[in-house]
Amino acid sequence: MRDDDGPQRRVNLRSALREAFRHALECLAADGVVAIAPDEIDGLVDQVRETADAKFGDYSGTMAMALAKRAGKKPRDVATDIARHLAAAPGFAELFESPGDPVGPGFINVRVRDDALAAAVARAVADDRMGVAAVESPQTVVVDFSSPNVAKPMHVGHIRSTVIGDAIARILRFRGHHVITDNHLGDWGTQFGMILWGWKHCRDDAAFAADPTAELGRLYRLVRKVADAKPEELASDSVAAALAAAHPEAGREVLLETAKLHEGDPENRALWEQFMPVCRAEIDRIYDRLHVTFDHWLGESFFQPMLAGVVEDLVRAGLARESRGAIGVFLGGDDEPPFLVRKADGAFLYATTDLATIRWRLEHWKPDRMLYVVDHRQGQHFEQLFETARRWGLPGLENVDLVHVAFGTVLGEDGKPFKTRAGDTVGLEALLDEGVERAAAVVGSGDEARAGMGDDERRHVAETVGIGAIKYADLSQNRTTDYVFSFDKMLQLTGNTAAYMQYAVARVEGIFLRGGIDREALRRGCSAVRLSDPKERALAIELLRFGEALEDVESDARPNVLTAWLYDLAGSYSAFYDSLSVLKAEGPDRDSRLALCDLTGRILRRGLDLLGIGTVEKM
RNA sequence: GCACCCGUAGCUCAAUGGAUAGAGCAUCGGUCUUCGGAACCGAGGGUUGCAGGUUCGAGUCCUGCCGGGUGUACCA
Repeated sequence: MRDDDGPQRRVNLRSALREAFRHALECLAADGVVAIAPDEIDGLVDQVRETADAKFGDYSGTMAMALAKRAGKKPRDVATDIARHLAAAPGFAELFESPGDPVGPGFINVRVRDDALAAAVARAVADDRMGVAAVESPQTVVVDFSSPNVAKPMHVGHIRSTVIGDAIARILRFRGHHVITDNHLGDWGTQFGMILWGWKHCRDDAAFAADPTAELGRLYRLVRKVADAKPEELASDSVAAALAAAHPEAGREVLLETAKLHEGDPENRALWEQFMPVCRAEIDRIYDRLHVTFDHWLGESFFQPMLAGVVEDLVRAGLARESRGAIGVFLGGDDEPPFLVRKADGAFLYATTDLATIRWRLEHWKPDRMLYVVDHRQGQHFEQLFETARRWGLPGLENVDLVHVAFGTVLGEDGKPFKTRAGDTVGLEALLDEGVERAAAVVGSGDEARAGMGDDERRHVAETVGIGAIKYADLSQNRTTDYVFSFDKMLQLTGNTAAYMQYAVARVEGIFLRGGIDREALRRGCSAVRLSDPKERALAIELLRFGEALEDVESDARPNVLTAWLYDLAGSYSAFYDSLSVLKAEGPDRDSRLALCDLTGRILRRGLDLLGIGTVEKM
């Protein structure tokens, strides 16, 4: 259905200004003032940004300084030329004040007209998208994230991929893209060989009957130690040591079990069929708790029937060849490690599966972009994967963006990879439990605002705050760096934390509850807002930048851009709310300010929702 | 050895090649007879690891060092 006035209703101020600058630059080029190639314009126009300081206005353009040299003119003169054309650009005068003289070396500063700002905010208040325009050219984007090995318990290492991937998928979807999320489960690899070997050599039937998940987890951990046979590990585990002594070939036998599974051995296949639902139930419980869902669960096993064909194809194309019994793609010289697609024992590798996956997705989903949200330690794998896929020449792939969205390691407060005191990796579920438990202690320490809370509500709040804290701490960090995990820091009630943001939402909601305000009626009746105070204006323009923040998240796949913006918004709101009365105000001021509160609350709530973080009405 | 990532306030971290490098915590001070004080405002605190280079402009790009992390043939 056509949205009659959509484009007019939802204005992205920065985009509008960039278009005006585009017009100005084209005029400049047409006038022969400076030569600008058509493909340069995008880059120059991107130099329109939010100002560093409100005293310079709302937006600034800096391209005059870059263009001055080749124009053979002073930067300020070029800036003056641009500003002149800017003022005459279609649609400019309706939204922006006439630009003044260039400042400093040649900054063109632009201020949004107060009446345009007030009108845009009023429209956003009445809009279920809160004024955020959808992208003009929606893409099909595959987001590949989480992808745990189902045979092992999920641990702290899975949190970042899951949380970051989910947030990116939600944000792209809200932006208007066609997003396909796929949990590429590790359900076919060596870890199953370990469980199979363990099942055959040291299972505990009673334990499996009582708690199948726990027993499979035990087998995995035990057999991994036996197969690795590291003396320092065996020294602290007498059970594993005894098994290792009795089965010196365990490592090789595990690989054999894996190979048998891959070859279709009936016994191993039947066991795999038996184990899979158990493994799925385990991870589903965690996804439920994190409120993370996927459109597809196409694990490694799904692609297994295609793997032999992939290898044949690569060999026939002359890309892959035999080496030391294995088959690999040699991308660089012979001294560079090849991209192995088949092991000497005949088994396939995750490289093979990933190639098959790319081909399958290309055929069935026809994506414009594929994002792999995976640990930075796999950077080389993805470099080789993308390069091999390109050389493979799959039809349509040349127009697909393949992106490894890498992230750093989770560290403990000692700066080393996050482990328990005993040195084991931390289970994800135990981590969530501890977060919720600590959140409960914080929530339970309060006073009259929570007096009426029952046990159920209190538990719900603790769950929301605890899980939110863990997610937000992760998302608010630049994803490329390693990140130090600290419950104390993430549960602080001040600063850029989930609890602070959730509290900000609760405060806004509190106004409407306390004032008995009908928010729906407020939105319908909001024809204009008044921005007489600088703090009202500052809040208003911040609110209109929601779409810009989301746009910036997408361009670099960086959710921390959104958390930072939300935190700034909460700050603008606090300053506004602290110095101006709302419920106690009268007449149009009251309605206008209530409208600002309503929009702030909804944007904060939606922003957190796009990060996969819940909110509560009271806390 | 080679490749990639990272070195920013005491601590944890931000900062698309743009204006005076910003937050939070911690420290110190201030506001307000609380529309939810879990608030607001302010101060001190920096040679952005070091040295060069490119640029009108460098925390950001390039080169070389120093320090840390990760990866580097049949795990994923």
